[in-house]
Amino acid sequence: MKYQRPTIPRGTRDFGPVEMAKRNFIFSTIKTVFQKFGYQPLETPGMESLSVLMGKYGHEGDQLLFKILNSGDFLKAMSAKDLKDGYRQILRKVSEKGLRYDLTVPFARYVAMNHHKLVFPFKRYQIQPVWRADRPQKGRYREFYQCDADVVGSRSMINEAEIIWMIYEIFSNLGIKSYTIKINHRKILEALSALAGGEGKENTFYIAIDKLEKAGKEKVIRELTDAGFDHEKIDKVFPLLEMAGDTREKIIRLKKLFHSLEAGISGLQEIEETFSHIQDSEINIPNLRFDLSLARGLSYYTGSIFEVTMDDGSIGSLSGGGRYDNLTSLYGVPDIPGVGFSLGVDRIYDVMEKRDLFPDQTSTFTIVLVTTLDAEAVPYSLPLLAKLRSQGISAEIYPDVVKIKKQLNYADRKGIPYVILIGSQEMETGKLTLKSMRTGKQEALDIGAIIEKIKNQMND
RNA sequence: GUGGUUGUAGUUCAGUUGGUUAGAACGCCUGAUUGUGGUUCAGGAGGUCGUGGGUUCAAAUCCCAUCUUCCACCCCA
Repeated sequence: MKYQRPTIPRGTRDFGPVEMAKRNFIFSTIKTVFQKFGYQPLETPGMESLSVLMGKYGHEGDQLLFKILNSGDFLKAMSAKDLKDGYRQILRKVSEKGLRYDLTVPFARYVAMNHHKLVFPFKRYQIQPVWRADRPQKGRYREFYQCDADVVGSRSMINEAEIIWMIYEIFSNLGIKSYTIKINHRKILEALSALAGGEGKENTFYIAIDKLEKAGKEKVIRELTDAGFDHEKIDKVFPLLEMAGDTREKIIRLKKLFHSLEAGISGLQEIEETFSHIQDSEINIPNLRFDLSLARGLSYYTGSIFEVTMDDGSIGSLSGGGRYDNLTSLYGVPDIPGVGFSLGVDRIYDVMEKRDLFPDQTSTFTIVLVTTLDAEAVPYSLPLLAKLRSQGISAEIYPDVVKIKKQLNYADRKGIPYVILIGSQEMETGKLTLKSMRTGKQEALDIGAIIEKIKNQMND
């Protein structure tokens, strides 16, 4: 018989019980912090209309969108002429939906559709998978989870400060160390771009200097001069990007430089405000850095931008975000500014796994396995199961009548701490054999005493 | 999307210049112990050599395509 070897698409993964226990630890840690800061949950569909998604992530982003073929005869609107006009023309006729690329754009769509009934400032968190038609690598998947928290309807830098605060708290609670939270501002970069002679080419500037750390100075300068930036002016701007010193020194120096550049000044003011709110909060965030070379490629950011990276550079960014003032206006609802950030669970998982940061935990919830020595023991055992469960004790019975050896082996491998043995002796006396799988010790107790004993253990 | 790389039992890997029945370790199953797991001992099962085509008397081995893995670019969580 010929069969098909099962596979899953490249860049996707299954998560078994052991992995799920660890992933759930990350999810619940993040969720707890989001809720502590007053964010409310939201879920949106995995697929969106392509009209909602296209054009929000820049040219590169459109290519990385997974498109869904129309149902039924998807070719019916096509003509021979369309074929000649190229794939972009064809795409519009055969596909109207796509898988979401991130959680921010669907959120903006949701806000635009529901702004009349939302309470502003609206703070939402969202934990769902996103899809990108990228080439997979380590820490880079085609389906992965993002955990986003965003506020819309507020221009206050309190929001920026709270985002940094949440990032700090989440990473602390996960036990991750030696990472850096970088912050910068698109308006500062806009001013720097102007100083480099690139008015109207800000996006090129952002994308180019975002590579500074990885690709090096020469390549970035070449990319900029190729794009029409002035070589001499670039030489003046570059030392600024690499400027040393603490936040205050950087701000003072830039303020002098920006004296006539309005955008730059207002960007600096917002950075200053953000830092001062953090200071007033009296929390100490040692790994926060004002980094002028942070740019981020996504085209919708207009204000502050953040990113979290590991100091050893072992993996891309773990988190990223920023302020976007015009996203909902693309859907016809102007004047709803927003700011938010996204955590990459899959990369966080990889970092924690590599550094062995997961707390000890079993993927098994079962506390007691009821084993039966023969068929007669089965009907005797079922009411005992009910009693255990009614007391909140997770219990299961081995469903088949097989050798006790096999049943104990099952408990051992699944990491179940207690086993109750039921045989003719137990049924006669009502004293059940309770065995601890850890110590191997066993004792004869009635069901009431067993429940009490296990409950005491659970409370410890 | 561009360039490179990887694929052999469940897992990690051997497999000579193309040459008989493709091996090991661990894991798995069975038994030693018919009411006792994790140790030990004995035995056993398990392979479309990623897939499809080609060259050859003969292919895990050579060639082509494709899928997958990882890496670089691009971009990003």
